[in-house]
Amino acid sequence: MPEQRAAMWLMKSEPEEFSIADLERVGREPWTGVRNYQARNFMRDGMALDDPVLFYHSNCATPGIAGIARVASAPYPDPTQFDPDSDYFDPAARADAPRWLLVDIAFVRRLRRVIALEELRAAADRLGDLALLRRGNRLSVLPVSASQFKTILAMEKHAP
DNA sequence: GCCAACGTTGGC
DNA sequence: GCCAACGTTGGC
Repeated sequence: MPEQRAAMWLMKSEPEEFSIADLERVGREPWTGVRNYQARNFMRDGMALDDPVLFYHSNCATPGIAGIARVASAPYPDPTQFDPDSDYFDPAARADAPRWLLVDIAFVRRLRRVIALEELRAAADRLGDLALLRRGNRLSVLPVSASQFKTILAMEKHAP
């Protein structure tokens, strides 16, 4: 039996660093700077071209889902790990054995309104075990099931 | 391999 | 700015 692939994702970004508006402006962005192995593994092993992504704004006044993106490349080495001038430089990374892989993310659309974390918590019974809502979770790349994705997008149409 | 110390994330 | 939660580091 083939292994089940998550197929849909949530990716966090601090809007002061890179917001959904920034993604809309550039159209496509290499998702540099992920330095957590579990998050890397999701990008390296789990993602496929065109997988849908919920674009989440973190560490801001109203944390929540702000837009939709999609996976726009196969995984490849994060170039910032080799750049001594980058905040994400990793002296242990070797060109012939890159430690950090990333994918490109492409803009799809903004949501009509931000679906706040608070609202997602309130809908926890309908969402089931959403990785984002697990206690103490800090992962910046998370799997989302198809039914969770659908439930979240349906929330967009209603007032919070 | 254990685990204390430390650094980071991210909501509040 | 606070601090809980968690991942990583490094001495032993």
